[in-house]
Amino acid sequence: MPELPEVETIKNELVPYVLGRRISDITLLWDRMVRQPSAEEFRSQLVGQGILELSRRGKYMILSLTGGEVLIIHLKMTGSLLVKPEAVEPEKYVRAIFHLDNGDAIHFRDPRKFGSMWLVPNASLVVGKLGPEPLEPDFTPQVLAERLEKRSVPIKALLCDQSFVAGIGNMYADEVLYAAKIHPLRLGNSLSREEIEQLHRAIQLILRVAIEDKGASVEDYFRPDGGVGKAHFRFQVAHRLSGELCPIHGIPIERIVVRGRGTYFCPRCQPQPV
DNA sequence: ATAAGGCCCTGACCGC
DNA sequence: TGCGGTCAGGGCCTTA
Repeated sequence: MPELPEVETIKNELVPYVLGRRISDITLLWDRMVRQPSAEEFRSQLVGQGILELSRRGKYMILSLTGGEVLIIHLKMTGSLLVKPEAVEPEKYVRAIFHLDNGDAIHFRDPRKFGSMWLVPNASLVVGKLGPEPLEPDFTPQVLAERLEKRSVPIKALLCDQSFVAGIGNMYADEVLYAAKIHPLRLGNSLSREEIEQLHRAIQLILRVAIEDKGASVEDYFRPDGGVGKAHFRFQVAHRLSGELCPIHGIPIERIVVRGRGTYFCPRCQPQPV
């Protein structure tokens, strides 16, 4: 499912196809993806606009338009944006099509229909409450320490909380905690300075390597050209079937539920909180 | 500030 | 073969 490394990859790979292009038409096959404004207004306001810039904030993709507005897309769990020639018929799970002025089309494929789109005057209306970008220079161990200080919430839940830090979801949270050797149920305010530094290093390392690997192709993640990523081949705990072994200790990876989300960890590498 | 539950969705999976 | 039930999960919302 698209988390920060997948959205970053999609954004980077979409740039050559869409930058400077104009949206000549839009086909909405599932109106409810449009959160704001109405599907009708979304379509009429978007058609004719040029695409000036692509950026990412957390798991959101932001397209700056010539009219001054921004198109914001969230792929949620199963969304992908696929570049197709105009003549290609949409396959079963395509929910929206952005027709471009050069004969290409962007197909928004989303089997589970969880994806969302907004057309707003200002990106902050949608992404304003997000926490820091974990790969930006201003996300320092000190910043992480300050944000953890007053939080008596399991660290796994904090990592997945987009207002705590942006872009990390269930699978990268598990990988990060495994790499940092921190148990998912440890409370935010219980981490030592050393553990916070380990955690900070792990967040940046896991995300950076996953971006180099073009994301993790589990579930329905595809790159704009239909290709896959290979980040999941490095996964140690995330998306492991029960019974798989920790590569360090050779003992089974355990699964617990934290805040309603499946959580995988090694009980030896990541010792139980007292 | 925190916790728990529901909602949106569909494919995969399970037991019968 | 097919049916019904359950689960997964990001973000957001409501209720405690």
